Parts: sequence; structure tokens; C-alpha cells
Amino acid sequence: MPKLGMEPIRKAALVKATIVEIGRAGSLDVTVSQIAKRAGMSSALAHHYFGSKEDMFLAAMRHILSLYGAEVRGALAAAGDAPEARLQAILRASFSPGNFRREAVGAWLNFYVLAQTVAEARRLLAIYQRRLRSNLMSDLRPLVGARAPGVAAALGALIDGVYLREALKNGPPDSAAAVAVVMDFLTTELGKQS
Amino acid sequence: MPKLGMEPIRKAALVKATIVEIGRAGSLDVTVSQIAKRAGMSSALAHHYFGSKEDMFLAAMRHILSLYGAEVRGALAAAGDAPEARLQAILRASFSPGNFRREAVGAWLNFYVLAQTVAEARRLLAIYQRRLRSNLMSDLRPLVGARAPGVAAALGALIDGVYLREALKNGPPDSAAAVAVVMDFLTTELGKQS
DNA sequence: CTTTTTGTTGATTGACGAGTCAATAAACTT
DNA sequence: AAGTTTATTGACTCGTCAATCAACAAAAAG
Repeated sequence: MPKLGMEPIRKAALVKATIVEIGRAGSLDVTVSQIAKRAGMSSALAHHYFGSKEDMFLAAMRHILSLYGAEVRGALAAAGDAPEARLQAILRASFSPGNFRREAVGAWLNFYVLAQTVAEARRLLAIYQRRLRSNLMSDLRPLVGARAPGVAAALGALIDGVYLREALKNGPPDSAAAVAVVMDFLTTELGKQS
Repeated sequence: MPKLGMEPIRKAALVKATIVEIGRAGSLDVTVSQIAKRAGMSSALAHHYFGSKEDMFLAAMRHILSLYGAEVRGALAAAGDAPEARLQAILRASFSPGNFRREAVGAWLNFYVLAQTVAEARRLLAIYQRRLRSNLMSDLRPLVGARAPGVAAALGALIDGVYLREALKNGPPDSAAAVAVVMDFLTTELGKQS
């Protein structure tokens, strides 16, 4: 049976399954067997490709983060040069259906928890936060000048907060409503005089 | 040895120890033995007073939530009738040293995770959110009128987001900075014309 | 002073789960 | 054809932990 070149396929399947299972369970309390089963293989094979459960978690995290990064990059490329449009693009990408799926949001929250104990997870999350901040800052500066740092901090926290609340809500995530809340904040900040 | 009337003392010690241990561990992955040890008793006794580990978690959550509620109520009573002052009081209470301690913030995050799986935890968190929202709304309405619902939603999410980010940061929580971020948002919203 | 209630623990049970290993087999190499 | 690498799994080990239990102690009730 063994076909060659399975490694990337298996790994991808495991990463996907990890996210789904964490999302379903709503916690990191998922067994390797559950994940492996969902990915259609034995738990031994999962251990063969990833050395440990933690490695699976980290791979899943990297996947979500890189997916998010790609989405933002894409949206930013499509947006023009106008800072307002670029900011809007970042926000829309942040809540785009790709990242704002049920499981992804659930997984996201749990990655924050993972980051409390696992240094590598903390590092990954820090990268995400830095990148977001830098993106926001560069388009915020021409619009609000010296107030950019504060506004960027608030925007970052707001996005995370909206995610957090979405994770709790029952019912499907409402991307449009989420964007609306954050956009509203943004337009208010931009409209401020002084 | 057995002195009578131990129950409330033991329970209180366990609740406190639960919060500390969750905060230290940065996850719900704490054993009953750890908690019991920190509270100065055997794990068997912990099971004697609370039926299960889940009950301990819920009691800890209730404790944190009621602490928060009391703090807000107190601050609100001390504030006068001016809506601006009352809003400020709510925010300051939200980040007061009582709630904004290292362990408490860590525990808070994990209670969000707990709420994903345990219905009672979800209920408790929902109560907190509703109460916060209602408090904000009643003082927001005179100030921003029809925009109150949106602003309240954003404020709620922002507070949670700031908590979330604080949980990750290393170093001690910075209450003043946290309040500043949220207050800044608030003053901008209040200053908005239209 | 005996019985009940309350407090307390060490030891045990029973389940579950991460990670290992030996074995099997297909495909590639020489 | 013989040997090596890659894929794959069932069975097993070993540890951990929630929950239970039997037993003991002290106070309160009768």
C-alpha cells in the first residue's frame, strides 16, 4: 500500500484535523488519537510525522497564522495606496471567512492559552501581534499622526476582543457584524479633530 | 484536631488556591492535588467539599465574577450622577488591582475556555457580559444616544481584548496603561460630533 | 457515655492517554 | 535479487489523575 511522498499530505491532514478538533472540543484537551482518526490514520503515524502532540499544536498554529498573514498581504496588495482603504482591507481580512470560521476562532482562543505555557507558541503569537501593529501603524500615521501608537494598540486589542466574544457566542460567526464594530471605531478615530 | 465550622474556610481556601494555580499554570490543566496542596489540605478533602474538579472551577469563576461585580458596584456608588464619571468608574474598576492581578487575568482567560465546554460557565460569563453591557448602555445613552449599542459593544470587546493581551505580556500587568487605552477610546467616542 | 455529625487523610481503583516498538509491506536503489 | 528507505499499524508501557473508600479523630447531641 505505501505510496511514497506521503509526508506532506499526512502532515497537512493532521494540521487541519488538529484545528478542527480543537475547535470542536473548545479546548486543547484533545487526544492524538482523535486528531489522527479525523485525519484518517493511526495515532502512531501521527507521532511518526510529528514528534509530539505539542509539535502538532504548533504546526496548527503556524498554519492559521500564515493563513491569516497571506490573507492580509493579499488584501493589502489589492487595496491601493490610500491609507483609509488599506486599513479597511486589514480589518476585512482579519474577519474574512477564511479566518473567521467556527473552528478557527475556537482554535485561536486556545492558542492564546497555549502561549501561556509554551514558549514557541508565545513567540508565534508575538510575531502576529507585531506584524499587525506595524501594518496598522504605517497606515495610521499619515491619518492620525502622533496618536497612531495609541490607536493601533486599541485596534489590536479590539480585534482580539471581538474574536474572543465571537468564540463564546453560539450561532455561526457573523463576519459582517464584527467588521462593522471595528470599522465604526476606526471611522470615529479618524474623524476626530485636534 | 477537627475544629467545627471548617466548611466555609476550606471552601474559600480552595477557591483562592484554584485561581492561583490556574493563573500559575496558565491553563485549566491543574490537578486537584496541586490545588489542595496549595490550600493546605489533602485532595480527598477537596473532593469532599466540592463534588468534583469542575465544581471547583465554577466556584472560582463565581468568585472572580462576584468580586468584579462588587468592585463595579462600589465604584458606581462612589461616582456621582454624571454619566462621564460613571463610565470612567466602570473602566477603572475593570482594571483595578483587585481584578487585574497576574493570576486573576490568567484565570479569566481560562474561564473563557471553560465556557466553551461547560454550560454553567457559559451562563456565568453571559451574565457578566450582560451586566457590563447594561451598565455601559445606561450611561452611554445620554451621551451618544442612538450610537450607544455600538459603542457599548466595542467597549465590551475592547476591555476583553485588553485583558487578553495582558495575559500574554510578560512582566506585571499595567493597570494604568490599560485604563488609558480604553479611556482614550471612550473620550474619542464622546467627543465625536454628528 | 454512647451515638451521631463533622473533619480529615492515606491508600486504592479505574480510566485514559502520550509516546514507543516490533512487525509488515510496498516502493525505490544497486 | 538483495538491501534500503518510507509508510503504516496494533499492541504495549508507563505515568497521571479524578474520584472513592475505609478508617480514624474530635466535637456535639442525646
